[in-house]
Amino acid sequence: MPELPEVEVLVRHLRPLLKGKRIQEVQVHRPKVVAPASVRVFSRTLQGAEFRGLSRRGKYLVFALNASGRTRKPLSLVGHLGMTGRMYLAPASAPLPRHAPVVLCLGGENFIFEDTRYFGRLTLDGSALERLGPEPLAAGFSAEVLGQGLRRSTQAIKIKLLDQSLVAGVGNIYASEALFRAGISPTLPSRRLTTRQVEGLWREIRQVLAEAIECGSTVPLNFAGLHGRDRLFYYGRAPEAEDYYEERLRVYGRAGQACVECGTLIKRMVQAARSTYYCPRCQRRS
DNA sequence: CACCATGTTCCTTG
DNA sequence: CCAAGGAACATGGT
Repeated sequence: MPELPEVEVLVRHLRPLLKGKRIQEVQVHRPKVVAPASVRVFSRTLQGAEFRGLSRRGKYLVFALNASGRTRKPLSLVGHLGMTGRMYLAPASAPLPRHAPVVLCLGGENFIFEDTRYFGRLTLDGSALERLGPEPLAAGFSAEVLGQGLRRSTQAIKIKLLDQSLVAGVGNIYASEALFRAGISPTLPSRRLTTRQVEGLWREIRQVLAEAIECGSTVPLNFAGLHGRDRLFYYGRAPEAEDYYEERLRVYGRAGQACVECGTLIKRMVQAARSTYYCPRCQRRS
């Protein structure tokens, strides 16, 4: 359930809760999720380790720990939520959810990695981080850097935005949202964007991500996903909505509804086997 | 049964 | 070597 903003909000939530806690027991219920380490190596490495910090890189969570033992050697634990992952603390007495690939027992409470589809990862292998492009909200990500990344690609811009080596953290939802806000057709070949379009896209990528983080930091969230409800991500209006939550997404999932800008019906198309939503009038090619 | 789903990686083809 | 397309991974909702 994560694109960059959701991971960022989760990281901010978990960081103070984990700091200083010690892993007393490691439970791996899905060995594949901790690969390439074996269950034995993974468990032995984390056993007795203490949480020191937590940061985010793209859609990845990076847990900093000190190993147990004399050296207190620093080690990194890298998490990815896949499509349906969540991470949260629960009382040790609470029953485990049906799909919990990894549980770290911290004494009175459990750190639970729940993931219905098991696409997520919690691993000692940080190699995936090396392939990531710039952080979109960091100073190193400029319109020029974005333009450089797009210049030689013939790939449709929407597909290119999902390439984590171009810019880290944009996923299927915010790719559609950023292109809509920038008024750019999702099918435009990346190298065909004008300088103005690149600048606009750069601005809107940052804007849409920053707004989502802001929204997620403001609204009350349910990280443990109580009642089977997904209230954590994309912060759409709550099902039992007080209209406290404004609908934030402007095109994603709105096929057949009126464009918020011009009233034209929003369309859905498929690119690289994923849905793209767009306004055919606001996002013309030409 | 059909189709859809917030992601990444691997394999094949050109 | 690269780009592009598709399948695989696995489960659940509608």
